Amino acid sequence: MAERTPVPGQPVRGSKTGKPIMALFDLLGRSWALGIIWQLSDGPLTFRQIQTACENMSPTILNRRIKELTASGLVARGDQGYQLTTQGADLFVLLKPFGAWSKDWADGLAAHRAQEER
Amino acid sequence: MAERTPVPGQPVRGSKTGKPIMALFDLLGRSWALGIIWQLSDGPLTFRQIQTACENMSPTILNRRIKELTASGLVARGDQGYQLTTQGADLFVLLKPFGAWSKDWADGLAAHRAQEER
DNA sequence: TTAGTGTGCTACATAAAGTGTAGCAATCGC
DNA sequence: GCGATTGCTACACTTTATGTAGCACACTAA
Repeated sequence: MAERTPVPGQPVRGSKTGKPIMALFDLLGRSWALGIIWQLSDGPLTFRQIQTACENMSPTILNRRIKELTASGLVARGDQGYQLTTQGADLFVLLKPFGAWSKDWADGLAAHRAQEER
Repeated sequence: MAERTPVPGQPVRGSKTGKPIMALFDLLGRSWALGIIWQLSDGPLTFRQIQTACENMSPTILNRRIKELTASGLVARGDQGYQLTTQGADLFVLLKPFGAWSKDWADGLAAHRAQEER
């Protein structure tokens, strides 16, 4: 299956339905996509800054993600580098709580693991 | 790089930081992970029901995702099949708004596209 | 008891996606 | 002009996902 930017209303990565939520999950479910959005929430970053912020992800894939996220209207290129669009920022609002949740999750898993070791 | 369930507090998929949010993004950023959680929010589903609900995703990868999500404490196996744990349900609460957002996003993209065609 | 169903898988060959290093052309400040 | 930085692209390689087939087990009705 050829890679393609997921577009709601059209079949996606093997999907025949093209349900918006599935198109979104396909887009966000690609490596670093969520990470890129997360990093850009603090303000514009250059190509290489994103790369550095995302554990030196490969430029190949960063380039691809940028194109996809741009085509999807979540990211745009500005003077200071790449930045979230209004829509991208909207999405980040939904994404933000994941930060706190992930910490609780981490704590919970650590506790669970500690208990198992007894 | 060998596949491994992302665990917060430990390096993840090439990451050296192990920040919880990045571990979470790694876990959710694998194919169908978000879709599986989404589908399970309506109640328990059997292995094959999940497969069907997720556009007949390959059993190979469904099995892997289930193991990962189980190890991460988001999914558990019950009498009626696989289901979200309390934590998984908590996560879904955060995920739920993405449904409405994705529809707006789809509409926006469609409008944008219609405009470009003039 | 046997034939049919559905279940949760696993095997395996193939295709797609991601990695990591190298490096190039363009732009910037000097 | 010179070096530094930028946004990339090429390419060989590894990892991840797909899709089909099928197996072992449990249940059910004949």
